[in-house]
Amino acid sequence: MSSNSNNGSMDMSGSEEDDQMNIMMEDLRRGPWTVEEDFTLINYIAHHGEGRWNSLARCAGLKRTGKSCRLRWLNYLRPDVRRGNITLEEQLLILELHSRWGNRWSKIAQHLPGRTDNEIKNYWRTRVQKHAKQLKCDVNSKQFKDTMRYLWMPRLVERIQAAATTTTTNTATAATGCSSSSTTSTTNSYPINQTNNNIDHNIVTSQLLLPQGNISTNFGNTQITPTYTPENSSTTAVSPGSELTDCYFPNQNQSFIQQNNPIHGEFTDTLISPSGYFNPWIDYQAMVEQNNQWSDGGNGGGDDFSSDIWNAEDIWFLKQQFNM
DNA sequence: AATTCGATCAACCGCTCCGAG
DNA sequence: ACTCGGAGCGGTTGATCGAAT
Repeated sequence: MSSNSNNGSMDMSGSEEDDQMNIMMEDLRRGPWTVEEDFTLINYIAHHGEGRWNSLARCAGLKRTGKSCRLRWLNYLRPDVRRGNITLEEQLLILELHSRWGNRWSKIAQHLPGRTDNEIKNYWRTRVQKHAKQLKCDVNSKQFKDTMRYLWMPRLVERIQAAATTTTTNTATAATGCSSSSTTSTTNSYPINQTNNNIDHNIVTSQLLLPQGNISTNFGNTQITPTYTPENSSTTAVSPGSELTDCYFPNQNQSFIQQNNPIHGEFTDTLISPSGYFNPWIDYQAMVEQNNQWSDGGNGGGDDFSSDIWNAEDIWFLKQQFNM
């Protein structure tokens, strides 16, 4: 695959010009950026500013395409780029915004200050899409979206609230009953900043989960940003064993079902789909079906993911809550 | 200890949009 | 109205690293 295959329409006639172009193409560097290149780019932008990336690349003496320079700057070198863990609040926001806008990563990224579209896209693909795949349903299917909106998101809110009320370090796990055994993090099990968390969790809950889904831009711009500190932006990424895996219906955590059931729950409104298409019975059937598949499937009793979520106890709770 | 496997993320690619000429 | 180049976006790839075997 040619690195410049999109130049097919370029009208370059004559072997001399072709040779010149070939030389230019050969000169272009690709792959990971070196420290020197980073320094050159930072230095140049500091003096001349952003924009006109192609000429910038040339003038700076970088043997890179303008595109490559732009990407490196926006996704990595930009001083306000925020690296490290994606917090629970950010995850919640991503889920909410994606449910509204779909794969409009840059638009979603605008509501997560310091986060890049690339980072959000990667998060979505590695975490969310992975689970859709494991659930054997399309990530764009109603079923999956409903699961996200009416199960995962309330669950995230619960965890955010739990984290907010738990001021001692590293106790979110105990508070929510979620296992952190699968986490690979060497620091806290949860990326949320527990000691310096000034997010208004009531705002998060009430604004994000209203059926109308009115999201305050303040949430994105103001509520999240101040929570960022170097401490919570450690090198560890989002724990793979968190958020979307072991906490849909965590074992021992009956309160989740109770809180979220359409009759008793505080998320009553959120569980009744605005469009009315969220049918607990249908989902229950799907869950049972999936559970059966996983239990006796070719994976030798189901994978970790499925067994975490839909064990017999969970099914029983669902049955109870939905009067089946 | 060596190998395999899966997760993550930086970087690239192709496409579309938009504004200038 | 049309062309062209720059910019941006979403999808995809591949290198790397840690966990599991």
